[in-house]
Amino acid sequence: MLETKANVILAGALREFLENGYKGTSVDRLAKAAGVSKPTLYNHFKDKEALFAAVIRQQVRIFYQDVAVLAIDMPVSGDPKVLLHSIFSAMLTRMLNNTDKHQDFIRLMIGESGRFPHLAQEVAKSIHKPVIDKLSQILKLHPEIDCLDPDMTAASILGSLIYFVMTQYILHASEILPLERDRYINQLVEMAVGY
Amino acid sequence: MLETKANVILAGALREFLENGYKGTSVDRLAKAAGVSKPTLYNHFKDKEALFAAVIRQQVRIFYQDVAVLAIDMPVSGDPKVLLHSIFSAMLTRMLNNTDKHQDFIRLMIGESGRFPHLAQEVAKSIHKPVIDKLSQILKLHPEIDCLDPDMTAASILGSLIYFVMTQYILHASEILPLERDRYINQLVEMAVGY
DNA sequence: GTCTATACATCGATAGAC
DNA sequence: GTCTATCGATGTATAGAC
Repeated sequence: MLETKANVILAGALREFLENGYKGTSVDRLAKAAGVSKPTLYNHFKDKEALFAAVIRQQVRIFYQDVAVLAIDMPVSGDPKVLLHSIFSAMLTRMLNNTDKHQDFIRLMIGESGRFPHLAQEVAKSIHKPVIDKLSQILKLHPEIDCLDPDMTAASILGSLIYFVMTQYILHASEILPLERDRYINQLVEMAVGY
Repeated sequence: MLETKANVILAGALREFLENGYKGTSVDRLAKAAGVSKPTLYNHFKDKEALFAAVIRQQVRIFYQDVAVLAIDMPVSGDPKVLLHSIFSAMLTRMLNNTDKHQDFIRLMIGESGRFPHLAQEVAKSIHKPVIDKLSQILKLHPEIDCLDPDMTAASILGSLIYFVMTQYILHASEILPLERDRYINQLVEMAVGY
């Protein structure tokens, strides 16, 4: 990534928006976070909304590539239970990668999905859909997995994994609703494969 | 519900916060929405945060009672598949009840879970946990349902149902990720019961 | 292109009259 | 308890010098 001024602004804006949300982040803070003045910021981005959209779209691209890499590395053969376990585990690991602040991104995107419906749709299209499609494809590839409706199954599995992140990290409820990671994954595998 | 001034303020604040989020709602708007002046509002609530907390806690109480009623009305005997289908369907219907604006509530609560972690925990404790416990209890009551880990299963089922609402209504992705309600529920039932 | 300085609206919260 | 009026701070965005 080139250290252009636009990229410096984007990097600072990402941190600030993730931390304080759209309305909770002032343009002053955005300028300060990037180490530039406000007019400079407005010189690179039309307004606050445009900067926010650029930040989100950059993250969407990063996650999209992430998903693609994950899909390539995925094993496709072997015992279905072992296979699915490693896939679900890799997905969760990716979502819990703290340096990527994925949890804050989910919080931000859901929180702003009313104000920015189009951005929310881009997230669904470029992140959720590829994951679901890939998962569905894997389910179909394995006849031992007695799955009647792979598309719906894939979606509900992704939902379950996101819910794990949501309760444990986003809603800060790991003590109220303790979900042990490995038990959760194992259970999902059992449900998906059938008994 | 008594039409006290505090309740009028709460009702207006609920609408405004659901629509525009915490930072997106000004105290001026809150006062106008209730048809009172700002000093009157501050006479009933310490500050904006206190009013927000009161709004959320009121909704939590309402949803809590809702869950309790749902639990009472739940059938506990009969064919497991029919039973689970009716339970999942009732849960989704409740979450999609537009007059209750449950979708906006989810968006609001997740969006503000960083700023108000304690409120998020109250939601988890008073809404999610009872649902999961009840669901787990039902799974245990039916030995025909070959469920190795009812607690994890119940949580992941709730997660799947919430994900349905999230994609279709919160992220506005019903065209990008079309999930047909009955197919989704049927698939969840199949997964839960085993084949 | 980048800055200082600032315009102008709105923010949360309150004083003081009634 | 309720209002009008207003506080100081902060909001987004821009003019004009360099």
